[in-house]
Amino acid sequence: MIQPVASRRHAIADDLRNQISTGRIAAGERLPSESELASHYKVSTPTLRNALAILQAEGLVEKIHGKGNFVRRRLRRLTYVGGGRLTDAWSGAEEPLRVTISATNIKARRDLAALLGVSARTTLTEFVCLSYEGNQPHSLARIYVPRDLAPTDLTDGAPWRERVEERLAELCPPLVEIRETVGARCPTPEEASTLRISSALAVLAITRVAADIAGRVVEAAVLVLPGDRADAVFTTHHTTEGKGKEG
Amino acid sequence: MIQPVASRRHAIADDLRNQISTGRIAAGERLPSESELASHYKVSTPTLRNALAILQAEGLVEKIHGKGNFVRRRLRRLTYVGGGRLTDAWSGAEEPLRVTISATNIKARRDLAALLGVSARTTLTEFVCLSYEGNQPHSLARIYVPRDLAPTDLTDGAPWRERVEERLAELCPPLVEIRETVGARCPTPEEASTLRISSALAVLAITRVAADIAGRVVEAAVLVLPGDRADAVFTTHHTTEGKGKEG
DNA sequence: CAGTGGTCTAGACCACGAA
DNA sequence: TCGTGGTCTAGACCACTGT
Repeated sequence: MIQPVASRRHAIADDLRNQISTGRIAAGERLPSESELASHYKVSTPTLRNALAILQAEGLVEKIHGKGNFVRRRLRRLTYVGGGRLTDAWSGAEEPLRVTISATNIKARRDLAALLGVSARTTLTEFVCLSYEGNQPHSLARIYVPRDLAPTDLTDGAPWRERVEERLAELCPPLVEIRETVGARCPTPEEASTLRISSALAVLAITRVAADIAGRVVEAAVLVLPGDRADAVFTTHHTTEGKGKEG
Repeated sequence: MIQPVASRRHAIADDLRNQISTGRIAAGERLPSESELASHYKVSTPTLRNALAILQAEGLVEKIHGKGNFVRRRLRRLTYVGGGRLTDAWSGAEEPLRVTISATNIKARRDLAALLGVSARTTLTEFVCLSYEGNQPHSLARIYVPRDLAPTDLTDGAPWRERVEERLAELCPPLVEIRETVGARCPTPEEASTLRISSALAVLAITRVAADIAGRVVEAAVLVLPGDRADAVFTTHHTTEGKGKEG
């Protein structure tokens, strides 16, 4: 046995979770106010808030200060496919998400310089890509490219355009190595507010470095995929002695 | 600006975090009791506990009921290398961690049956591998193998033995496909207590499915790697038109 | 302005661990 | 038993959102 009598907050969270998953409280709808819920469940406000915190960490509820607690609309679960060409790195999406992209030129910070194998303070073009499903931010990518490789028609802040990556890929020499480092962490405060997620929701952080045939790093990307709506899959094919790969 | 004046709990967490990272509070040491800390910082107990919760979620502090709060010994950061042969899937470790393994035969649950491509209720051998760095649990793996493929000398609960996977690999026909699905989530309560981590610390969950040359799934594994001490890296080599792979 | 969530207080009582 | 953390209360005050 795990809990002979679950704590109050878990009992309340379970009850609300049930009401949400059975549709008794519809997606997008506002929950009763915290004080109403507290008196309904006969608990104090902190206890009720703890219960809601559980649901927030699960990505089921979104709090908006001054407005209330809202049942999050179920976001499509995406699968990031690793190692593929950039153009098909996202699949499993019935239709592509809407993406906003902003591009700026920045000086490489130490960490970026190390990733790209350039000296610090080199000028890079940074693409910040925010994908949306409806009005809801879905996931976030920051892509860094040496300025001389960046497509110039994207560098001046075109607001939202589909599939930049496709265009980037056209311009790159053939890639020979893609290295993807995957970690799990909680979002930074900025990421949490950008993606409108609880800072307790785990995110998948993928750092992707792509090099061309000369070994030059042509792209580094930091992808932030909230764990409640994305997985990454990596497939390796070995034919007898370790070759053959399909993204 | 993000926070003009950080909340009390963040200020306290920052102060304690500083004391920990500068070594003013040594690794493994016990913090003053919560009531002492609360009076020291002139806050109430819940506020102080909120501050500690932040440090727990970062994996810096471990609470032990009835004993106190302890500064976690810094665990080695491991890199799981994807796609490789099973035998070298862990690398970056100076010396291998100590691993306890227990093996039991179970009936496949629906999810496992689907993973392994067998019918439900098929008998599987489950290996539960818990790796330790010193006395500290590091990470957790559950490996499922059809019973007829399981090495019999491991199925009767040999307590801890290094590198089961090596032995498993010897017995398997050549693998042609490894598919690794990576997600980020918070640990289940059981995982949190097994690994002695906060249930707010993000973990990397890797589901690995390996198939032999005939397409038979010979192994499914669920790895749980706490995000504060592990990454996974996947490297893909393309030679002109998409082949070549190295784990 | 009224209503909402955000933060904090000063306690109470329970459960666990070690002696 | 005692000291520890675990949970909860009842209420205060602040900050944000809408009218």
